Parts: sequence; structure tokens; C-alpha cells
Amino acid sequence: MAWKALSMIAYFAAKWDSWRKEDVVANLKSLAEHLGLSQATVSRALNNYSTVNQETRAKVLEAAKKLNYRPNSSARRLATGRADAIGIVLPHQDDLLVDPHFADFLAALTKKLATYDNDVVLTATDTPQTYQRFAEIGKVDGFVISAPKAHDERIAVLSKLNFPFIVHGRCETDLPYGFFDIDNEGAFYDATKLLLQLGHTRIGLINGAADLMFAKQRLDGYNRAHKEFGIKPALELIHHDHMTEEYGYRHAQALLDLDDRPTAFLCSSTLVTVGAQRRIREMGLEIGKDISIITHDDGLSSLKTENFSVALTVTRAPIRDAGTQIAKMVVDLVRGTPIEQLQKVVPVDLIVRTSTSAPRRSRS
Amino acid sequence: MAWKALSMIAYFAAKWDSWRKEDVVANLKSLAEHLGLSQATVSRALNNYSTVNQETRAKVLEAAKKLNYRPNSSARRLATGRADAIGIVLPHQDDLLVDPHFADFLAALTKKLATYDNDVVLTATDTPQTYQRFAEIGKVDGFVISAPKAHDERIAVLSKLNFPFIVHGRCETDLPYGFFDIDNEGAFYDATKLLLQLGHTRIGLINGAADLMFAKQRLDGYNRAHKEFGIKPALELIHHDHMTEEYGYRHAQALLDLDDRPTAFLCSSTLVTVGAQRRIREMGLEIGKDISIITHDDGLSSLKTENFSVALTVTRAPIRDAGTQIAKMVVDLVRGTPIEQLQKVVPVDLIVRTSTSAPRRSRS
DNA sequence: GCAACTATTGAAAGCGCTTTCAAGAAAACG
DNA sequence: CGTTTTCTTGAAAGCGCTTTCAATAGTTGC
Repeated sequence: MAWKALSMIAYFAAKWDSWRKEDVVANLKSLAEHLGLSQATVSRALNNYSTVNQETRAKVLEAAKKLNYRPNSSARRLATGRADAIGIVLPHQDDLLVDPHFADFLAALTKKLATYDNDVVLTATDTPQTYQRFAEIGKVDGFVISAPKAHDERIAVLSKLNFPFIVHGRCETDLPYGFFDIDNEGAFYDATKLLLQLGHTRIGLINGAADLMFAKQRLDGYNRAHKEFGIKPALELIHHDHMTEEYGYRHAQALLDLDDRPTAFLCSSTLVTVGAQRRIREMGLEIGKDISIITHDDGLSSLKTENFSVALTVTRAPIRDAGTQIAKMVVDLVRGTPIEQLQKVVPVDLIVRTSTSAPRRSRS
Repeated sequence: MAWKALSMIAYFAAKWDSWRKEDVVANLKSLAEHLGLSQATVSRALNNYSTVNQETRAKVLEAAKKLNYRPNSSARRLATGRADAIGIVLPHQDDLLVDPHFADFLAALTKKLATYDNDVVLTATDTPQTYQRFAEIGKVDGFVISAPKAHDERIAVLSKLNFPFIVHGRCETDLPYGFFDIDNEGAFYDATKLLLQLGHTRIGLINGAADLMFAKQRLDGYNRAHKEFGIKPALELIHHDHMTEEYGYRHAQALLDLDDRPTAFLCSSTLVTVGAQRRIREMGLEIGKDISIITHDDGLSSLKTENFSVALTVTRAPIRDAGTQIAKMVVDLVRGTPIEQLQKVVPVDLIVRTSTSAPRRSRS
């Protein structure tokens, strides 16, 4: 085993040597000297200036490649004023809570930004001062704001600083800002409508935290559908909380303990549904028969709604798509695309599977 | 509503103005001029050099605060050669798969690094060249490597480059490197032993991907316990795969379809257990009675093992702790702490709850 | 054939900070 | 009281890159 380990390392080392070019050149200056050119010309060649002769450019590019030259990023940043990096603040709502959706979002965002040679810089503390500092200090060229609240301080601050940012979601403000959002209102309108059409009249809503904009939008959709059917949903049916398995369980429990308990649930995330399902089972009820469920599905890579015991009817909008799109949008914004062109809302699919059916008639 | 939105914005704007000091000073030069001092002295004062007079320092600090001065990070990086940033490469095993544990880990890491004034820079592409480039380019001072394989290329490369890095986990190599790991082998040894002591003789193992080091370690623990009991586990009992709900389901299914089916499962992650549980239920079996389960619990903030229908017996090691510890370790490493002092393995708790019991005797 | 362009390159001035080196003032020493 | 030390500060030289501006050579126009 020890031998094997050693040989593997030797293998990788050799492989690595073959990638690594012999000569390595540290900086522009030495590359320029090596080529017998000025730093200026070499820099221009590397940065695709039209004023540089084709042959020269070719030579420079070749040498740079051969000598494995990489421009120092700090120097470049200092000279250009650009950071080629986008900031993103970890949404740690509570101290402990981390949204699992965020991993998928981040992965897609980072991957797409890499195609624009932009990095992602993470920060933990979510205060206006953090944003200001990052902006002023030149660490990032722009921000992506996640999980906006209806009235989000961060947007006020960044607007005031006149610093580029794209919001993942929307908020209520008259300030102009770029955003990418899914049609949460429409999605939950459709979902609610489907349930109402099936004959459900008491529909429990297990929503995200009340101050988050998307939760508000979803509630709006829920309400609009009810209004169309002339039904006024009881307040006891509407729950707002963090979207964890645990809270899914608790709120399902509360809903099922009601005297006149709902015949259908509308859940804001897959994990919440896992929790709700646990409670439903405990009570000996059957999903899709005793109780219908529609959940919002962010297309998490590690937890798929089609794989639930009872395949779930969902409103589906892959959060990775949001990451990918927002990456492009924020880069465009930094490069000068006007805000008005960076406001996008995409529709949400309603995928009907077996967790929804007409309510059972037999009720005591 | 529109009015309310407007007023909120006005509120935030006002609040913001009160934070924001009137005068703002762009750079060291103007701050120095404002103070009637040289840039050198001001810089020294700001960076806590002992050679600067106490009174002068106080004056400088006060002025810097009042004028809201923030040193430009690129300039500072260029001058010092430090980036004050740690790189981390997103572990996208497949194109689509994102490990939900990673969000928790990242959050803790980022938060702790912030206390050292270090940022986290994310990258998507996981090739040796990526590491090399980031290192040479000066974007980061060090790396954190996640999910190492037994023979991990990245470690060979970074070692060769002589670039600081800390591994979250371990690997098989004779190269010296810093790491933080939990005692996976011990944890699964303990868990397996518990099951064997309870009388189980056929224990299904639903492990992580076979090339990942932690999966190997866990398998080792599983095997060691069996050896002690003089039992040779059948190969059919040992499964390796990605740790998603879906695969948990599938492998549980495969295991339960065996002629002589296992009476206990050992699962490598909470999400896998969710899937396994689904299959177990479908077959009308009862966890903790028909089948015992022990799962490894990374302490995910949004999915807690104590909240399963049948509270799960677990080997528990919060992944956030790893993030926090590694943050400190990598900073220490960059600052010169020798590698030998940066190798840590922490024990794992075995928490017994109700998902484990002696196997049922009645078997056909 | 000379003025007016065009194409291409280089010199040099930053970008905003840190840090070496030298210098002046104050304090300590003998 | 002259000399050595200690404190404190400033001037200036980078860090490695980009970019303005000037300069040269080569073209074109009339």
C-alpha cells in the first residue's frame, strides 16, 4: 500500500512536470526583455489592442504561452481599477442556518462567472458596512444579492453608493435595480388554482420567512387564486418560517392538528416537504389521497422531487439556471449595460405528478 | 403600499446617511496631506508599526475613521505580496452534483476567515492548472482542498508548487501536508461494532463514492469491526456512490432485495438516509425494529437527524466545526506555522437513539 | 518631392500602497 | 559638553501592470 501510494504520487508528479513548461517568466518586464520589446507593446499584445502589429502579437502570445507567463492580478487590478471579481454575501439568516439551495446557486454562478474570467469573492457578514467596504476598497466590481427582503436595506445602500449589483429576486422599491427572478406569484397562483379546481377549499401554506420577498410573492399568488374562487383563506392556514426539514414537520403538525384541517399543502421548498411528509406519515395519512401536496422545487441536485415516495406535483424552477443567468447579468452590468435591460422574470413550470388529487369526501 | 415602500427606502437612506461620514478621503496621499504627515508615517500608524509615536498614531487612526478611509486592497496586495484571501475550488464531482454539506462548510469557513481579514475566493474548475494559475497569479495566499481522493492530484500539484494548502480530510501520500479530518475510520468502527454487538451479522454499508478518502476510511472501520468479530462481510453488502437522496433509495432497494437481506444499514450521510428510509417504508418495514440504521451526521443546519420519524443513531461530527478550524489552520499556515503542527484529527461521537436495536429473530 | 497620414512602438507616468534608508531631534551616556 | 543611542519621521524606491503621449518609420496624396 505504501508502495502504491508512493508510485501514484510519482505518477502525478511526472504528469505535472510534463504540463509545466521548463522556463517560467515572472513578470511583464522579463517577458519584454526576453522578446526584445517594451513592456508597453507586450502588454498591448496581451490585451488585444488593435494598434499592435499582427506578427508582433503572435510572437508575444507564443512566448507568453511558452514561458507560462501570467499577469499578476493585483498589479493589473491596481492599474485598471477593475477587480474582475463579483462579491456575494453568505445569507446566514440566523447564526446557524445555511440554505442548502445556496450551494447549487453558488456553483452555477461561479462556473458561469469563470467563463468571463471573473472570480467570486465570499463574505460572511451581512451588514451595509460590509458592502460599502468591499465596494470602496476595490475588491469586487459588483455584487449579487440573494434572498432579498421586501424592503431590503442592502439595495438602498448599494444604490446610494452607485455600486453595481444584481438581485436574485425582487423587492419593493422605486429605486431602479437589476434583478433576476422567477415568477413566484404566478407559480403559486397556478398551484393554488389547481388545488382549488380539484375541489380543495382549505389549503395549508408552508411558506418561507415572512420578510423574504419571494415568500410574499408566493402568498400573493395564493391569495389571488383564492380570490378568484371567492374563498377567503383562514389565517391559521398560512405559515411562515425558515425552510428546513424541522420546520416543515412542525408546521405540518400544526396544520393537521386544526379542527377543520386542510386537505392540501403548498410548500415552499423540497426540504420543508420532507418534514411535512414525516408528520403526515406519522399521522397515518397518505399523500396524494388524504392530503394533496404541491411543493416548490428548486431542482436541487441532491434531493429530487420526482423521487419522493409519492412523486410530487411541483412548481419547478431550477435555481442553477438563476445562478447562470445572474452571472452573465452582473458582468454585463459592470461592463455598462443599462439597468433597464437587466431585469428578468422567468415563468415557472407546474409539473403535475401523483401527490395531488381531489379531496376525500368522507370527512367527519 | 407604494407609499410604504417609498417611506421604507427613505428610512434606510436616512439611516445610511447617518453612518456615512461627511468627508470621505480617497487614498493614503490625501489622508497624509490632510494630517500634514508623510504617507509613510500614516501607513505605519495604520499598520501598527511600533516605531510610530503613540500620539501620532492616535491622530491618524482618528482621522482615518472620521474620513472613512479604506486602503485600496489591490495596491496593498501589490505592495505586500499578500492577497489576504484563501482559494477554494467548488467540488462539482459531476457536472450537476453539488454537495449540500458544502454550504455549511463554506459558511463556517468564510465566517471564521473574516475574523482574520481574509476573503474566500471561489473557483469552479477543478484542474491542476487552475490551482497553479491562482497560486502564481497572486490571487490567493493558500487553498483549502475539499473531498480529497485517496491519491489526490491536487495535493501533488500544490506540493510541487510549494503553495500553502490545508486538506479537509486526508489522503495517502508521503508528501507532508496540513489537514483537518474527523476520525472516519474510528467512527464507522464504533458504529459497526455497536451493530455487531446488538447481534447484527449482515450490515449494509451505503458509503460515499469509492475514490473519496473518507469513504475508504469508513470502509476500513467497517471492516476492522467485522474482523474483530470474526465476520467477513459479503461484498454485496458494500455500496459506494454519490451521497444523494436518490442513490440512498436505490442502494437501500438493492440491499433489501437481497435473498439474505441485511438487518442493519450504515449510511454515510443524512440525505442518503432520507432515501434509504423511503425505500424501507415502501417495503413496509420499520426502522429501529425490522432494520437498524446508523448514519453519519454532519450536523447539517437544515436537516437534523434527531428529527427523523425514528430518531437516528448517528456518528456525529458537525461539518461547520471543520470549516471553522480549517480557517484558522490555513491562516496559520500562510503565516508560517510549520506543517507538522497543522495536522489534526478529531474523534467522532456516537450518539445512540432509537433507530438501532437487536435484529428480529423471526426470519424465514 | 514634400506635406499629411497611418501604423507601430517605446518612454514614462501613474495606480495606491509598503518599506528601506537616511536624517533630524531628543534623550542618555561618560 | 561632545558623543552615542533611541525615537520618530520623511523621501523615495519599488510592487507589476496599463495607458497616455511622443516618436519613428512607412504610406499616401497631390
